[in-house]
Amino acid sequence: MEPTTCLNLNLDPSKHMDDVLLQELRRLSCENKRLTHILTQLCDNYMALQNQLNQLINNTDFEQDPIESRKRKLAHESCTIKFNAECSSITHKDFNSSPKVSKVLVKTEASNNSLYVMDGYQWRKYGQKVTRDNPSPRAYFRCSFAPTCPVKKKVQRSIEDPTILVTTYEGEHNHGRQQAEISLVSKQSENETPKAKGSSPVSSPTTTPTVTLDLVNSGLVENGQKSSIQQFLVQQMATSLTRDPNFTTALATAISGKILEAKW
DNA sequence: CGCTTTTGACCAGCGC
DNA sequence: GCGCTGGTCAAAAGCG
Repeated sequence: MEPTTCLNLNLDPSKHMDDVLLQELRRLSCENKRLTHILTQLCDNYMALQNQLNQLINNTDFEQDPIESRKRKLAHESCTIKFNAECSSITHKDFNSSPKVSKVLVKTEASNNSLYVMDGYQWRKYGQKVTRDNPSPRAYFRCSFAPTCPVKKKVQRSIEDPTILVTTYEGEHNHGRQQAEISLVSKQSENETPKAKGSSPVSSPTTTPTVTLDLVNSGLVENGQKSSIQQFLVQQMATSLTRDPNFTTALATAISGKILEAKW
């Protein structure tokens, strides 16, 4: 029986597939351009707001304690510089900055006040400190394979948004991951820290990963960390797509179409 | 008992 | 030289 849904029966199947792939490529390219444009606009808007805030702070500084205002101004300026660097790394994909230090922002649930970030590697905490510019403590971690593996990381909540964990990685892993599953943030609270003795930082399989956005090194990070993040992003994309009913429907249609096509 | 986390002490770098 | 700050050490405590 002649299928009515297929219009290109007489065409070379491989050529047809090439056309489809080309169209898809063009569509994705357009989508990419659109998203880049949106991101640029967001950065511009942020900068405009930042300038307004600058003006407000400058105006109020005259009425305040000069030392305190200077401190705030310095902190504010460093924040601005940091964000600018982040924006530029997003929009310009600067892969050349600081080869071994990378920064990853991890969004957590508001109720989750843990400083444990699940990134597929095993870490050992060796210190915690409250820093001057941020009331939330900063946790210091070393790779469990130290001293063989020299990688360290610092985790601290963002001062602007406490639901965001700022993770700074130093160095590169010289070994593979310990866990195949990458989950982002443990569900443990600050008080219920990971269990000792061979405890793995991996959260339970039922744990739903919190959406994570790496705003910093879109370049993103170097080597080991870069591949970690890339792997994670791929997983995130896969998860998002599989949760999308439209995508699953389209996928089912495409697969069934291919099966029928193979039968003919 | 062995491994990990916690946390106060210590150290080094920096600015004044 | 002194004080501040960030980073690290190491003893104590917790846990299985």
